[in-house]
Amino acid sequence: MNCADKIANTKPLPRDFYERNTVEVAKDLLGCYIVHYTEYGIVAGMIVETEAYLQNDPACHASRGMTTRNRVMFGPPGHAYVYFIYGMYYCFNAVTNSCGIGEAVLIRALEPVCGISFMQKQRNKQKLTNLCSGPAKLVQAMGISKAHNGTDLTLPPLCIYPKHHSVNIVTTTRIGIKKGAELPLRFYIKDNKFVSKI
DNA sequence: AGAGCGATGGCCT
DNA sequence: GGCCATCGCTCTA
Repeated sequence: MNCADKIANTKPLPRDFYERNTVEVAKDLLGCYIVHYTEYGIVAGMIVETEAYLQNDPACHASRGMTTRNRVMFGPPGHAYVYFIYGMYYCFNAVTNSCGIGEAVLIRALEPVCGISFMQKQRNKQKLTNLCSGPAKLVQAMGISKAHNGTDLTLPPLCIYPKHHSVNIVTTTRIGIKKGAELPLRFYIKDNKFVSKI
């Protein structure tokens, strides 16, 4: 697909898309497009894997109340929550549910769609399935940084566009956590080769 | 293909 | 001081 043309025909997902049950948003984001308008040009990927983090969920950063780190999760829905992890990586979330409720959807993998040479340069990797197949990988590939923490996902330069096709969803437990590990809160597109892990 | 592990720093107890 | 929503390298098969 000529991604720039396709994306230009749609508007970003509106605020009320995000202001809903977080599990529903996590599932509905599969197949949607994250778009970053950079100096280089449009960089975009289709969301193929997500995880829901709920306020009453021990794995959720917001489960023990608001801190300077997680305050964006409690703010208005439809904003980016970007956090620093393991001393060298960032992960990207979309804030969901109403103001005052600390919930979000972690984006775990994308299928590269637009700006692939930019992604390859960012990642210093060539193989398409190794550009966005993990939460920290896709942040690096898309040129997302901590400066995007708290930005509005309904407006450029970083926003999410609706899906073009319906998708088949597989539900599993989440990856890389100890607390809340048994909860079925990970979702991915069935048979998509760009997911981080089956 | 899969297990083990080091890198690296902010946050929380 | 220990934990952590990760990644990539190395070692073993």
